[in-house]
Amino acid sequence: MNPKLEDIARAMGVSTATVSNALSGKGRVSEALKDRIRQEATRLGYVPSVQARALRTGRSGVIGLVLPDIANPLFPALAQSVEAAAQARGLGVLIADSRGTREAQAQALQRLVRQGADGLVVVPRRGTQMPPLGVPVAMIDAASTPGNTICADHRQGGALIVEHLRLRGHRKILIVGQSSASRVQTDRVAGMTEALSGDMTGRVLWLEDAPLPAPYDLLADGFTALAATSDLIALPLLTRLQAAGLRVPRDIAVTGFDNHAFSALVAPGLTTVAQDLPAIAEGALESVLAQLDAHPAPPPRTVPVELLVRGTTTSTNQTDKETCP
Amino acid sequence: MNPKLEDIARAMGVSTATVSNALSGKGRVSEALKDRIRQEATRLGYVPSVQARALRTGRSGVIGLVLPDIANPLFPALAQSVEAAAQARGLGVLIADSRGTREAQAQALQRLVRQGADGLVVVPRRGTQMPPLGVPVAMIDAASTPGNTICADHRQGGALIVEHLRLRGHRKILIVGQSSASRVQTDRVAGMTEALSGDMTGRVLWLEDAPLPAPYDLLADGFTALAATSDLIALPLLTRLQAAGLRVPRDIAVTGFDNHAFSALVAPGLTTVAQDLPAIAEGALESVLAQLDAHPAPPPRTVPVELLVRGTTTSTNQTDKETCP
DNA sequence: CTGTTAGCGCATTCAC
DNA sequence: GTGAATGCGCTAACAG
Repeated sequence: MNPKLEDIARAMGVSTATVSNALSGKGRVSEALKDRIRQEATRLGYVPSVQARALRTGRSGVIGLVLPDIANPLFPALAQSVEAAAQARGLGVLIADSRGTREAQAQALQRLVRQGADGLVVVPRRGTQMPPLGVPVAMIDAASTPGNTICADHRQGGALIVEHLRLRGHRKILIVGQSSASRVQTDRVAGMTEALSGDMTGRVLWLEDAPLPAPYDLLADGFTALAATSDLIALPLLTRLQAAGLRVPRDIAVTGFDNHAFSALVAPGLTTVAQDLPAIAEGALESVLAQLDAHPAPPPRTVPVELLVRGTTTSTNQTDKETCP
Repeated sequence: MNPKLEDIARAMGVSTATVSNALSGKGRVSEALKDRIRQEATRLGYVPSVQARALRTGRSGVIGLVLPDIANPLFPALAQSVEAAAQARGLGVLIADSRGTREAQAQALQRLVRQGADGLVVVPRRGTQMPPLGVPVAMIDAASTPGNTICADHRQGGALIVEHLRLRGHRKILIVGQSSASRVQTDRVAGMTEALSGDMTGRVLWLEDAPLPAPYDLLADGFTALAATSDLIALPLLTRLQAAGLRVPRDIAVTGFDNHAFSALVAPGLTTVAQDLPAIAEGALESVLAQLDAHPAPPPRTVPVELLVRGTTTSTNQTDKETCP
């Protein structure tokens, strides 16, 4: 059995309360004694019992993280950032997968609070109405989502993409999204269309409504660039164009969104927009912690994004020369 | 405040112990009373305090999951399976990222046990020596890894790939791995080389040692197929070949490993080997739970894999016709 | 069959 | 500054 407060108290001839105070720095204990107690504690290899502490304080030191759709590599990446932020504060992260449906998500939320999470960070499914859970919650979605706590500046990202394409000489671009029911995607598309300058035209295509035209039809229609709302969409586009014998970006340029791990690996590298995941994770956690301390939740925030220019929009066909991968 | 055992005990004029027994089904309580107590419990919306239960029983109902390298989509996918398996047993999953180094991994392990994990599921970094942690551990790596608990049959996967390529008429293949220090990769490569029939030749290339030859040199050397030890390697190969103007699989075939989410999305679809992640997760969890019940750990196990044949090895160039994605 | 009792390990009153 | 006492909510012994 691990040593407990009582063991180290007895070993030093003081009371458990004093040891507790000394280790936590809370109560008033003389500096000298404090030091000696701390030494003895580390000497014995004392490790506080989180369970006892949780029972006593009502805080488990664990926050719950609810993610949708593990197939999108963005979410694991975000999870990593949340875990890092939590771990820097000595907190643990309980994960749950909102497998498929909003009901499953609701159950996942409940489960995490029942399992003792002090607060929740949620990447909500579309159309989520947050039920009252009794613990602080931070939502990471899109600026236009009601109740959103923090998110990347998806509009700005869209604008950066279009601006970049304009500078590269593109005047007619096809904006390709998956679903217009996604706030994130519509925000990105809005950013793109708003940024179209007078001499540019853009058409928006939602893949859930209509398939992508055949590669050569795109060229015939005068499109010189495909701007996808996600790398996960851009990758099939890119490979499909290449499989059809087109050269990217010589024949047509492609851009994505989110800078997934594979985006730097493909040839040519995918031009994309990177979210500042660490900042978003920090912000979400801060919001939860603030609410835990009975502070008001900080106002919703939007985090700047960064354009990453790679081969799918820059013409040098270096792809044949570079070593791989 | 939530109702506690005492509240429902008082409401029914019985003792807390009886309520506890009734709800857990442990002690001997008359069926009639049991039912009435359960009804009252749900009526009051009783939710047991995991913290109190954990303090009392020494079990937190949480297992820790340690993953390396979030950039590899396999690990999030595995995490999802572990979470599903845990959730089916009413357990929670605390995650930790063994960020980069083995020391970080060691700290992550410690942190999880300090945070109260009852047991650990670990996907170890290369060369990991498991320190004694005081809780049951299951390791998911490769059959050849000492101390491994359960894993996919990587050798079989390699064999399936080579056999498939042979049936498709390939006789000279280049096997491409990242690092020969990875047990998983060496097991896969071993499976491949062992499966080479008499009239086949295979060369092994580790990308950490030497770069991939230029695409046209591969053809000149007579290679008709590239067999990668991971989809994450196959994807750059595929796109690089395509960017160089080669047709896959007409000019050269490509295979991967692990069936990452993007592998079905690229064009042509990537032929690959899928691990049975749910089975692996179940097995790992079972091992931990068995050890928790003081049963001996079940013997190491290997889980069959499945070959997924897609466009990168099947010649019809349907990729121009199919809708996308 | 059911109730009483006694902690699990800690943090917090309140006396001294 | 320090210590003794109390209870967080639950379950495992044992006593009835």
